[in-house]
Amino acid sequence: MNLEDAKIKYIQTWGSLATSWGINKTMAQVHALLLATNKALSADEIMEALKISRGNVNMNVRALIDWGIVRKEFVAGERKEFFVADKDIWELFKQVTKERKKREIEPVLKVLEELQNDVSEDSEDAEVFRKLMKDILSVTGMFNGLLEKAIKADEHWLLSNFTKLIKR
Amino acid sequence: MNLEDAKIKYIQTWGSLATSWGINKTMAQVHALLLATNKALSADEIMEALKISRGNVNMNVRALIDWGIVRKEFVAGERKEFFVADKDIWELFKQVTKERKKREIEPVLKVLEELQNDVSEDSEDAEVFRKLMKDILSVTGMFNGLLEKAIKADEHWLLSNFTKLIKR
DNA sequence: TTTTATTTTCAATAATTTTTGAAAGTTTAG
DNA sequence: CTAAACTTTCAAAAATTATTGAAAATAAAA
Repeated sequence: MNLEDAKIKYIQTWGSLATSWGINKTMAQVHALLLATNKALSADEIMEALKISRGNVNMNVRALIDWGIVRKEFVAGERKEFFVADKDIWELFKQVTKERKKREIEPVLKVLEELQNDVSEDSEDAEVFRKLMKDILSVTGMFNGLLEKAIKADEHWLLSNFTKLIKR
Repeated sequence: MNLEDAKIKYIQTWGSLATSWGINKTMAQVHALLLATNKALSADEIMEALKISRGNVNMNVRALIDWGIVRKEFVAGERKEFFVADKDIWELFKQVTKERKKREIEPVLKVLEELQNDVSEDSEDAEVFRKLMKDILSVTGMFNGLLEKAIKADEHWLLSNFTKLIKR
């Protein structure tokens, strides 16, 4: 298979995985495109490559920058902005994990903890409820812990398998 | 806070977490409701509790049964079907993880592997691409491995923290 | 300053996903 | 068998989410 087709297939595949995990398809595709490209791309180039509008590119690139996984790069003599995604996927994984943990999981844990404490009723039903909260907190907490461990493992651990970032 | 309000808040919270992870809100809420209820519920009771239509209940309960995390239960002398979610959240976590792994992650890994092998071109770009595939496979594979480990840890490990399933 | 290039915003539109509700199907009871 | 109780299906409607595109804002060049 030639490189161009492979890139397209990879971008599609990645986009559809993203979709089923609640991540905007375009966002995943922009990111995939940047990862697969050995130079910084302008908004126009992204529009062209993915056949999407300027507004869409702008919004999604900005979101990726917010996530901290894409950055602007200035190109000498060019007025336009260019964008890069660093190719160390491990970093990306860490970033995304941290962000989602903070934004989505932790607030939920907080609510569940409050609920556990706030229900002081003495019925069997209330007991069941408190136990449920406790169990959910256990599992979610364990999951959170797993992620944290993975995040901290850095440099060591499975990292040895990684192809190091190609500096540009 | 009284139990009813707490249940409602919990069901809402859980539903919104589900939404941001690409899981249907109603599905998560039906499941949350069943978990928080100390008896099997009929379709009518679910409709009433969540204020949703019969069709919606039917579809989502069926989906939950497909996931293997809700089951039908027969009640003596009743013609209706009743539904229960087992309260061992650990089991649930394992089931959901296994299912999503199988349905969503593994096919993607397969595509990426193929792409890695199929691109035989010799340019620097192709090299970058192959490295990217390798890295993505590493991370995804590691993640998969983590989940697998967690799934297998069963009985031992963090499980000791769990409130055991209340048999009904 | 004015002009030109570029980015950002956001209301309108399109696409997708979810939900409804009534009709069709099924099962059980009489 | 027929009627009643209940479940399933699915086309249409509603809700949500993503995308466009053109106008407004910003920044750089002339």
